[in-house]
Amino acid sequence: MAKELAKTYDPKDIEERLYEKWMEKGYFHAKVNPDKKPFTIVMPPPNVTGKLHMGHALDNTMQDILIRFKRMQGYEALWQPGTDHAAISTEVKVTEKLRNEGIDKDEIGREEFLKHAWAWKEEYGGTIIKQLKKMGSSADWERERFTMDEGCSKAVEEVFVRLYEKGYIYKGSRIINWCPVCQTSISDAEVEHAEQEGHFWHILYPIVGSDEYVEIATTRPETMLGDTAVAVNPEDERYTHLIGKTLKLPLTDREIPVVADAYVDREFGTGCVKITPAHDPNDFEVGRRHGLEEINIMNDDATINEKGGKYAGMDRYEARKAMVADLEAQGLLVKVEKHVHNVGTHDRCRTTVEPMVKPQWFVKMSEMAKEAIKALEDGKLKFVPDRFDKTYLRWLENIRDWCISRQLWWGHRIPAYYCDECGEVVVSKGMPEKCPKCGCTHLTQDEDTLDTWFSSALWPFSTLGWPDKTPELEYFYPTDVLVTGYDIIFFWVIRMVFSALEHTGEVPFHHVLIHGLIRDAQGRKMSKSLQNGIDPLEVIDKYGADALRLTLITGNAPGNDMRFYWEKVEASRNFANKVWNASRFIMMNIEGKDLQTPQRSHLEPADRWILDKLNGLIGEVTENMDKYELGIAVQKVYDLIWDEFCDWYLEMAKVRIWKAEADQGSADSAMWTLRTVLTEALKLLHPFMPFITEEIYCTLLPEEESIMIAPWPTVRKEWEFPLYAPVVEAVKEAVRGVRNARAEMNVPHNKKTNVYIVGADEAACEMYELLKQSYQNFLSASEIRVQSGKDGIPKDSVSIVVSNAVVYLPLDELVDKEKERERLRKEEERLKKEIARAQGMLENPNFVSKAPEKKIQEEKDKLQKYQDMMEKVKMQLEKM
RNA sequence: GGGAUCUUAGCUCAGUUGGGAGAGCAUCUGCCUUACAAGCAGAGGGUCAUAGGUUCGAGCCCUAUAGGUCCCACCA
Repeated sequence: MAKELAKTYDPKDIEERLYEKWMEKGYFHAKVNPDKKPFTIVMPPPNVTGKLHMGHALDNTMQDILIRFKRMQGYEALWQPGTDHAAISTEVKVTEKLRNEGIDKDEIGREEFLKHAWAWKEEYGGTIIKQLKKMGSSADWERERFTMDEGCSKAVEEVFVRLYEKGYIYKGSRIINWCPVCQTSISDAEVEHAEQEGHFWHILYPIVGSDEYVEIATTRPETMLGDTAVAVNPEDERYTHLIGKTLKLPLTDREIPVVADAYVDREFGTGCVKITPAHDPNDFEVGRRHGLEEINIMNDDATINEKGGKYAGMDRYEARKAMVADLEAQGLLVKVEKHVHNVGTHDRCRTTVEPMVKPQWFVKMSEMAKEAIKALEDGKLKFVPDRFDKTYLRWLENIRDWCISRQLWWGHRIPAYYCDECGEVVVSKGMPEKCPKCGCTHLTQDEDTLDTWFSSALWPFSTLGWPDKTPELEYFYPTDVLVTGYDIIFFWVIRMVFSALEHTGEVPFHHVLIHGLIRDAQGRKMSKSLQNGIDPLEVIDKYGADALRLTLITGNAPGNDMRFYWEKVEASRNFANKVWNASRFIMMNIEGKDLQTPQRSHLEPADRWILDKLNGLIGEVTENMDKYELGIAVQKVYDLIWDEFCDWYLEMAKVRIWKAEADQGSADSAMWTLRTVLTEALKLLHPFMPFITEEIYCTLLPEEESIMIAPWPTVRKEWEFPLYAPVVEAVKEAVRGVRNARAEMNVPHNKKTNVYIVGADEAACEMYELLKQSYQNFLSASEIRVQSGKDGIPKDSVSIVVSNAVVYLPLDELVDKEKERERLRKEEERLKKEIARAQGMLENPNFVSKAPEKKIQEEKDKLQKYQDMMEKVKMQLEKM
């Protein structure tokens, strides 16, 4: 450990070294400890193949702040980390890699592919974890988990079997979202709706046994190959006569019925809707109601299959073109309109989703959704900010069954087994030895795997050992807070909540702290395609992890997006530098001194003032942290350190230290106060900027092991000095007045003058006399005289009126009478406004009768003060 | 169509229970004052989107309007 701080702050010199120290000391590790209260956060598991982006950086910084805060407060703080197998994205990446090596996934088969996938995971799985460590993340890496490790897989199997036995998981042929590129089904949550310009084709369907036609309108003519009816609204008089009639389906040799269904909107289109149960979710419902045939006309890659006659083999869009042309040739195309409509796309690959009827596994949602809604309504679960309650509730209220099977290889294979002999379905943990129905010993496991979110839904408890009743589960669960972005409430938060309620009987966490997105400087989402992403590692490399963390937290309210600016990072780094240099100054001065805590009565006004400020800060910051107001909390620490401590207190203390020979006691109490305030402020800052605070803390207090394990500051009675705030504030007012006047008169910094302070009363004189040392450094004064009258003050002086004194600066030849008069007039103007404001309020009978007494007195005091000042300003003006 | 959210200094944003509008950056002026020029001191800059309402008092609460952003939704 360095004995003194390096001359300049360089994060590279300290960050890696300190992180290693923390790891070695095992500070991040949490264990079951009945003597302490637990505090738990589970880390949203990043994709195992992922790279750190700004979203991770923000998410993890927030969690680390909370964990470090609670750890310092004496909780057994567990931050449970891990990674997600990320089914589709990993499978796509591995497939691509293999393709580049000339290997075809389908040729090598499932087993061989999985070997490659695991190898990939081993190779790249550590990357993101290493990057999270660079952020300073104090997660318990000894407990790192993976959604496909043994324990998590066991939990998945357990849950699947339980839900199946309860009837909540079922297999069925229903309409699902199919991605023709990824060649798998996807859930509703993975479909992104995007507005697209399309067309509305009006097509004639001939009525059998008549020369008449029915005109339908469609945005997807190619699906007519799968039409099995045309529907009209039963109350639509225009078409009642058609109900029950049969139509000839053009381009095919099939005939289809006209059915009546209330789903049809009479106002929209022609009022006649073609029904394609196999390729449209609404039509599917209509089809089921009317017992219509479901004709799947597409292959898995969205080309037309053999049911499509001459169009078989064509891509869905080619087929559309060809069919429209044919319809036109047959005179069945009435018109084509432009039409903007919403198209569902796969959120991973942006391919237009094809609704298809396929046998898939589903989770029945109605019952579990009810419980999840209830948990929020009962207050067991709280969103921060609470406006996300609505997002959560609306989604759950409208939830449909969750399609959980995926036609992928990378993931948890569905624990369903089919008897080769009789086809019996057996769902069990592990392959059954024989078919319970026919006794056959040949069974085949379902080929599909589970949606990646099925396993992450169990993350808060599977990582703690569930379904086993481990001590960890007992102690750390339910977890305290989940930190995540609003974009994955549907995917993950909701699914964790209903899974936890179902399987553990408890909410998985009590609070959900929601954050927004980090956008680029223009406010655009950071994306690969725009190439506008900022790499957090680049920021760390240039400015340090502490600066990045501070940037991400400052000025950001929960749930709100924020823009990324390099200037902001620079400002954060500047603050780090400020802290660094102030600390260096303090250490230079107190080096080798044995500073004892001074008696309370020996503390000087400035000491009392800053200790009182610090005390207030401790209370406020702790409260803000408890309310997850991280941005507000860090802003307050920043302001106290820079404005109050560095710009005022430190400058006040200098003179006392310089004149130590004259008054050692005063110098000592100043040095003690400097050290004390710095130490406590560093603790408050530590969760936000862990590295720099650790480096300074350990250098300042060599006997201390780490700031990480230092107790979080608490409000102390002995630091309360409520009477001293106004005293020092009055001095600051005088100092500002002098600085202001000198600046306006263009007095150069090195031009020293005498300063005469005429106190408004005896108490004021005493105060200025007593605090002389504290403020003389600010005034560029050759000599300061505090007096009750105006004896000996040169005529050509600038006079500065403050609330409890008039300060005179004899500036001789420098005084520009005109300028001085102008300055006083400005002051007069300002006071006039203040007086008018206070008078206005006090003359309002409603205010006086209804406002609280305290408020009224405040206004009276102010009025008095301003009137006194006004009087003095007027006197000065008269004399000129 | 439903919902959420935003509109505050030139820019980006804070503003915790309603009680004299804040920060960072940018601009202007003066300073290398023995911790820090990644700094110090000073200055300018705002009818808090608009219109109503509640209140002694509104940036904050309520209603409406305008504009922006986002989410959800089966209108073929």
